[in-house]
Amino acid sequence: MSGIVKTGPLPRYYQLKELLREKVRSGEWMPGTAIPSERELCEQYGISRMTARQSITELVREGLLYREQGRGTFVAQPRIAQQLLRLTGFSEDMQARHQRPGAKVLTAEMWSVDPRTADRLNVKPSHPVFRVRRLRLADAQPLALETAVVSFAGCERLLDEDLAHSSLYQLLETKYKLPLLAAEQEVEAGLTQEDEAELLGLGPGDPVLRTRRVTYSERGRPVEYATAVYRGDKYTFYTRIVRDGVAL
Amino acid sequence: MSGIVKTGPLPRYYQLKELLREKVRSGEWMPGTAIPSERELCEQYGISRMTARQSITELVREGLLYREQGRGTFVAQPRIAQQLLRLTGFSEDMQARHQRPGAKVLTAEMWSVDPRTADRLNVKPSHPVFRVRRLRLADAQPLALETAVVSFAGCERLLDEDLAHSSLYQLLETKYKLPLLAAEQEVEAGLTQEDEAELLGLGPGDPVLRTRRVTYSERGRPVEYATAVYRGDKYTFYTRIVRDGVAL
DNA sequence: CATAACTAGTTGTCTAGACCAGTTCGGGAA
DNA sequence: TTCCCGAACTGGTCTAGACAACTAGTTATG
Repeated sequence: MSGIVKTGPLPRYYQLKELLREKVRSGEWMPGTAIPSERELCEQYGISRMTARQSITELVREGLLYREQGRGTFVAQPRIAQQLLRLTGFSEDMQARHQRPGAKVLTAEMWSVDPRTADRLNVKPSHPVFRVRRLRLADAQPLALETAVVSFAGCERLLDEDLAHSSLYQLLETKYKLPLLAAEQEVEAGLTQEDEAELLGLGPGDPVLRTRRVTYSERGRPVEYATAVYRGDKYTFYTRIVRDGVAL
Repeated sequence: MSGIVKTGPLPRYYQLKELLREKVRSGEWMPGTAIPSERELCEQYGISRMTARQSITELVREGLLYREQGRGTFVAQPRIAQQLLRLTGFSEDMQARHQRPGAKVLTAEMWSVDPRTADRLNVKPSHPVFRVRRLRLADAQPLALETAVVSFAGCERLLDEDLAHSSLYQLLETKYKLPLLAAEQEVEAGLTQEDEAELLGLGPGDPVLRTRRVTYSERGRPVEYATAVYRGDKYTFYTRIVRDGVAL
């Protein structure tokens, strides 16, 4: 019997949230079926209703559950796997696609930001930042060409990291204590440029997906600006959009 | 003096949320500056703190504000305009881009769904659904080729609508009382196919952005499956990703 | 002077209720 | 039988507090 502990570092709403998530993930609660009512969950786990509601509300926003006033809360039937919709870097994205991520570091250096990147990262022009350019592999095959620019106090320490075998996102979150909370991303279609084509194993005129992403940490601070060129024939971008800011 | 009314159809947290949104939009509160503390907002508007928190929490999720424990709540500096990140149809998207939306209806009919679409819309194969194929215009120039399949009880009434001048999304929400709450979207890069090229004013081998979207209404019910082909040289897709489901 | 302790203010979590609004279903009335 | 109404449920909103965790500034102490 897994329960909720009232002491310890993890808040109760978070414990319940993960507990509910597991019930859905494991298949114990099938899509379309109702989960216990909020009042039942309160009683079962010994927490107050507002706390239980917080857990459910977050899972509804994630698309795992949906609510119907007067009827109950139900397990959703998402068409796209949850893992593909999370905020992750390349490595975690590949794992969600059941492919083996890899990287070949082309350059890694401290770099004076150009005006455009400076604007994205909210730093002064010519400010020194870390920049790494990598050929990204999926199951050892070239998939994308990625340039990541990272800016935070002490980012020069990234020069010593092994970025051929490490996930930049994981490094930033664990070793550098920079939780990555949100990102804004742009996606376009284009054709290969000459230099890209060769590295990606494509010919001239082949289609590519170009992405630009600003990733934010605490204090609303942008810490990474990443641009990438994906092989058009081997990559699909997935996203989930939730309605907000509209009248009832 | 705009205040909050305790009676009426709009909940208090929603009134405060829109009130705060307006303070930011109007520039009264500039990016990076602190907004009044939660307790100040409670007192000022005569509501309880949990209610004020709900307003702020939703705006934080939207990316308009960010919080720092022990310091306060601050106005964010998003790099992508809010309007471009909302869940909208083509018409509203074009307006957010300051372009004039238009449409030329190619076909509009009741249609027996194919297996793939049936799966996306969660209906039985060969179920009759409404399908409209439109050439979408931006400032009177071809921008995208869009096929929307809509499924709900009474969707055949859409045959009588003027979809050359109406927004399908707006029709569904207002006239048919189907709030569109969330969507899952796929985006890929590709090249024009012969039939597409001519309609879009492109040549063979030009890059296009292909999108597929399932839009959900209440009860977790998919109501629309839309596929679109955008001119690669004239369209950028924007999205915002929020981290969720990770430990503190 | 440097440091530690204190204080006041902030957000984060949580409680134990309350009432409203919508759904479902059964029992009684027409 | 059919229909309506009410009871019993559901989620939606809201309150008036409480304590914890964290930040920033001030004060007291070594």
